[in-house]
Amino acid sequence: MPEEAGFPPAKRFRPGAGPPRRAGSCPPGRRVVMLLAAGGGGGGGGRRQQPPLAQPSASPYPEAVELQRRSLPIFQARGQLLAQLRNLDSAVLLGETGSGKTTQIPQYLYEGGIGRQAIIAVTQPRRVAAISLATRVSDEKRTELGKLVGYTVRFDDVTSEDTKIKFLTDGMLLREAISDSLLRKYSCVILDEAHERTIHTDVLFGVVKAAQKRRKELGKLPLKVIVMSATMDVDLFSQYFSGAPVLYLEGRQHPIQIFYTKQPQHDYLHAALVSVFQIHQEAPCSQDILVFLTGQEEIEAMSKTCRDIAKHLPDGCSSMLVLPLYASLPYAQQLRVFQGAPKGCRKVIISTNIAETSITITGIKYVVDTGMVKAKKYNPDSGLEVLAVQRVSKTQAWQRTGRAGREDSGVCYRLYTEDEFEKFEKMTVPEIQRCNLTSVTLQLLAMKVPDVLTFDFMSKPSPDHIQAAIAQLELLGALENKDGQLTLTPIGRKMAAFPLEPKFAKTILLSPKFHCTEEILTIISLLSVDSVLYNPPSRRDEVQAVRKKFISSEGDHITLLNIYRAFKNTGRNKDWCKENFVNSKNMMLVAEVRSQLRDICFKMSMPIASSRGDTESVRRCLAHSLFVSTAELQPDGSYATTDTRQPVAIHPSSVLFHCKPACVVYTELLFTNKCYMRDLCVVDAEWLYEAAPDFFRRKLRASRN
DNA sequence: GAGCACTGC
Repeated sequence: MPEEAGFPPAKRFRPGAGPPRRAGSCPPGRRVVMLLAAGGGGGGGGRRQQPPLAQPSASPYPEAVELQRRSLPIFQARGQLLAQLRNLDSAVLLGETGSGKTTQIPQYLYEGGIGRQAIIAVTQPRRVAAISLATRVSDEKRTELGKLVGYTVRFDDVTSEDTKIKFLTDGMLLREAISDSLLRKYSCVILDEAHERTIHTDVLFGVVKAAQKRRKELGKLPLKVIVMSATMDVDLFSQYFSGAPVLYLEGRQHPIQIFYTKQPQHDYLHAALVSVFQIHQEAPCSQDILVFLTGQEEIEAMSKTCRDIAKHLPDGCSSMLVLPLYASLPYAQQLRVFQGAPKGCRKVIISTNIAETSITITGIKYVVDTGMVKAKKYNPDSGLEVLAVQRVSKTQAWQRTGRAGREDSGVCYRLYTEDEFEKFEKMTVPEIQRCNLTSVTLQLLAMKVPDVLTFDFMSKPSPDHIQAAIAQLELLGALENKDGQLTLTPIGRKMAAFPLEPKFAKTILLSPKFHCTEEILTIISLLSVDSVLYNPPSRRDEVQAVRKKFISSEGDHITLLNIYRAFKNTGRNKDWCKENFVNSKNMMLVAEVRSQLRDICFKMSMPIASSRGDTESVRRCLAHSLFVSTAELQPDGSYATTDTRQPVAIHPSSVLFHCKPACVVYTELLFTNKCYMRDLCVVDAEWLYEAAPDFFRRKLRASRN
């Protein structure tokens, strides 16, 4: 990169109006049923309404903890909040980051005697959040974690009979709903971070609404539902819960100055580079920069360019510590973003949207937002998932901007014009409308939802979309049609018990027939976590040499099986992982997943046999369960799927990349520049006909017509 | 011929 690129022309930005309608000011005209003034000098009246528990004289806590709780903006509104929440079945709570809503509301409810008859559940989209929030709240209550306050996430249940406030992942509550769709354990469910609209939260909206209604009809303990959101788009939540009131809480966000570009930027990477060095030249070096890009490759390239330019800066310029950040980066390298830069050195973090929600870095003064994101879209017609670089939504842009104002006032450079911004989508399309619904549909059927096609989703997926999922489940033998009513077959019910994609659950359930359950458990565990293979681009030759000894000409599944075996035989050694370019953290997770899946098999009294060295039975088992995902070699040397004749290619990460097997099953199709098959296994076409004669006969006829 | 945003059970 030429040096002149580092020194930008004079200001190319123009100031924006600032965050006009952030959750920082309640916009006029919004239907906020009740306004809770909090923080500042707002809340004089609230104090008289406080129940005695919150008064210092009655407080069992040391003064410091109590003072800290009292200093939160939300505290002033405590009395009003409790008075409201006591009488409401459902409420929507709009609270900015830093308002303290997530840690305080569950405590207020408990202290106020609301929901004490049973457990108060607080859901989170992420495990770490559930764990750290539970830890903090149990500290504030001066109780041992797992007693009054606990958490439940996959692999980790820190609760007891005494637990009254329980933090859990939204996926975990959804799983609980399969065995008890009325959520009888709970008196109150708080759905936090609802604005993120994860697929699990979206399904939970429907589940809690139905449970609330049904419990009322049955005259059981009422279920209180509180939806918490950090963005202004709460009308939808309110409407969905029959016009539930919106309670508004002010937070503690610092002002952020926003600059837009004057002209649209055709090369956002170059624009980002220029902005970084413009800031670097002008701002004190103690102020760190966070840049949002779209993916690993882009981030690594940009990091290198920044380092190269920073090396050749003129005297007097401070130095620069450039840190990439993305999910597949090894954990130790991710941690570096939390360490302070050496004196006289500026930290520049170049990140994917992982820094938007999942990872919060302190000390960020400047945010550079390219306005781009890599995200998945789903096409129900073709069943294809497309991973594409696209524009962010307005809410996403505000989320990024907010990362600049966490401790102090900040600045956000938006690498697009204000007009462009106005044309961004208002909200990110909820995940439930963007991904394959096979798992969700299976779960809803396991909860005995009367009709999945008319299930009360807050944002309905298209009927085609649900129909595609039903068709997939039918092929897997999970469904039967009883008098026009869809119900699960015994196999389907068993599939729902596994925390896996239905087709993977089916693979496990079929494995006893092929006497290879041990091997299949390993393979499915490996497929259901992030790749255990670490491929640093700079050491490609080394990686290839080391990996050679594991590679099987039978494909990726058998290769992965070989790697896991070697890992196990060395006693799960971390040094072995390092030498063999294996991600040890993911490998440990594989072992954990495997033992969970094995436990579920035990509970079903499944025989667990090993095929020992026989890999053919393993591949037969894969062929029998993954037959819908098959591709065949065409006369011209390309591949096409058996199902829809979609042209596909072998992904470069596959061990079969340079091979041309006649027939393969794959575990995933991904559309980037091309349509790629990932994780391939060489199979015999005959096995497939054996597995699903009807399916392939139909396909054959279809291709002849 | 050549590549993978982020979660979660």
